[in-house]
Amino acid sequence: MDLTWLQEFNEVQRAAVSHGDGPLLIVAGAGTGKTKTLAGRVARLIATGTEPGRILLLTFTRRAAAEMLERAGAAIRRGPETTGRVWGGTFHAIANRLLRLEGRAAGIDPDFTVIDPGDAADLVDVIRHDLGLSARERRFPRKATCLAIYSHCVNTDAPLADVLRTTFPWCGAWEEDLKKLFAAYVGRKQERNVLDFDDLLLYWREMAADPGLGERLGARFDHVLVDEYQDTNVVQAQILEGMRRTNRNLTVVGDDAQSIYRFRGADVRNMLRFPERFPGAAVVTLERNYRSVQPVLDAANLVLAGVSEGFSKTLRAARPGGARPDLVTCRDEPAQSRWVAETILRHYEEGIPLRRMAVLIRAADHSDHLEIELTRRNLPYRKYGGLRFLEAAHVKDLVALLRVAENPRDEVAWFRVLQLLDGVGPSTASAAVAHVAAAGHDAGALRAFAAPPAAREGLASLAALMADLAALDAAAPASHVERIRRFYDPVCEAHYDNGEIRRKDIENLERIAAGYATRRDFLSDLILDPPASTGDLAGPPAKDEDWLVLSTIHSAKGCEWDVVFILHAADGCIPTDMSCGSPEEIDEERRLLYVAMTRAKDFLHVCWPQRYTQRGGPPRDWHTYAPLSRFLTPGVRAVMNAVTPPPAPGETPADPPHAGPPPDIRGRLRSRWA
DNA sequence: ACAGCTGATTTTTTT
DNA sequence: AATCAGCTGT
Repeated sequence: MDLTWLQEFNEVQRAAVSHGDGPLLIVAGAGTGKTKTLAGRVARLIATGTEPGRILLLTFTRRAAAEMLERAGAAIRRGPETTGRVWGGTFHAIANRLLRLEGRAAGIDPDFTVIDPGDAADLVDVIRHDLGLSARERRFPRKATCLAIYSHCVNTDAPLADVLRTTFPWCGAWEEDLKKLFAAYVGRKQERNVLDFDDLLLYWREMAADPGLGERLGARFDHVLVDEYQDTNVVQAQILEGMRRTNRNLTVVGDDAQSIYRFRGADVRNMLRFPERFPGAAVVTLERNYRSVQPVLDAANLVLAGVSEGFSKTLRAARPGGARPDLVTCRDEPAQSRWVAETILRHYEEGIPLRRMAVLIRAADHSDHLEIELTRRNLPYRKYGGLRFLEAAHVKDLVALLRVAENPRDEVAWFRVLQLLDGVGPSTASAAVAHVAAAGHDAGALRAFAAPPAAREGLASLAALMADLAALDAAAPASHVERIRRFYDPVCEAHYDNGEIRRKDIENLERIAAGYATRRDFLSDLILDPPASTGDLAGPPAKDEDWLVLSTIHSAKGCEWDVVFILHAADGCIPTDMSCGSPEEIDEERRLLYVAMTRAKDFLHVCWPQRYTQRGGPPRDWHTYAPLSRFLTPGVRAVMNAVTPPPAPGETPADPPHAGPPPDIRGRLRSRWA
């Protein structure tokens, strides 16, 4: 058998790639060729006779799965002819497939619908109303917060009281009501045969935990491989244990130093304790960094030096030379935006395309000011993370309209759609939903609904829309969207202020729909794999198109760029004020900065505005001063270049330095007590 | 009884 | 900017 392609790996990587049967933990530092190694292992398993269809590859995002399989694909093609395809995807996507195939054995109707967090929050809201959980002396948590609490409980397997105390202390007073709410929520989902994202994992876990069913599920696969293992939660670990109760072939890859999803229930201890949970596990540590120059790694290593727990490893750069990272002290946010834009242009003129540069931020709105500056200078960019396309109200409206057409039993969608109409509020909507349900979920029954006079006109136009959509039936999805737009454009105009931007989004949605054969495919893809950036909406880019990436640090995981800017490295942003409650939270913020820094290959610029104009709330004309991030200690700064941008033209220049020797003020203060 | 408006209140990060 | 509760006009 030809295994010469193994030469492309270094010795340690090759050990991981050629590891035989049994548990394997790959501790892979940032930039050490983790993806390549995992893809190589998949390729090698196939080359040595494992059927692709009996390999399960679990990743953190769909994008990661696709990239991994593409890379493995190159190697697979060099191997023998194979049949079947590797099972690749996120835990959630795989759960979706497995539950549809095997769920019946566990009493799960395989025709379930998956609802996204937005729908789930709406369902929670309906139940909250039904239970009358609102009018009290204090305000009840908002629907999204309720869902977040629920999600945290199930993902950490922790009692509600603990979660409230540690993570949502401001909701502590509502424990009893929340308990009732969650009980009703679970019941309602089961009645409707609807699964939320968490259910996908929970049902899978319960099946895997059952000796018989778990055995059966596990027997589908000869090898299970898991990427980003440091960001898995208890439920996911239990799933893996259940799936590997007899066959112990499990490979996990991760970097405890890059664990940044604790807030979502991820638990690094999964990784730290892997050797205990799977006795006899081989451990391989990748430390040779092929991404960054050593000066960048030096600074990153020093930032990380402050965390307590973890596998010890020291990143060593494979590439020689390199520039020290910059620590850029800006007087305020406009100065930061200006310096970043100018520096981007400088790198661009040196020959680095925009797409090889990225600006990383802690929270999505940290780039607001920069975005204005970039637009002003005509610098194209795409933004990843933050407000998702599907979360925008108008997009949800349109999706709800499509869903109602697709599945008239979808009551959450009906409820949303009906309330778009003039004269229809929660109670008329409820009545109409009940009416449609009583008529056997026939959308046509809307015409016969005895609506209050104020709502007649709206209901008639909705009924007309539904009839037209039913007539279109199997026509291209884009034509459905087009018909819906005729109904929705005026509604949108009336409901929201900035109709212009929203209409553009809807137009883009129609363009995306054009790529699908059926309405069903379009909808399910939209929910399982929504457009990641606002730019993705514009369709496939032209070949010569070039743009800069703006991304939250979380969304930047696994990526790399030649030039990386980190914005707002001020205490209060990194770490954010909201995560300073416990040492664990602060550790996670530290790792977040570490992740951001290690994305850089050649140039790293860490920026920090000293002065902030107050934002949020009523516009006021004052500002506050923020200190530098506590993670950028004097030790870290010692390996960075201090940069102070000159004032912009027209701005008051800094005062000229004082001439002559400084007076010994410190001495005088000391002598007071001498 | 209900819809729709007004004014106060928000905690980030995401599969 | 969006959400929520309470108020007001129909």
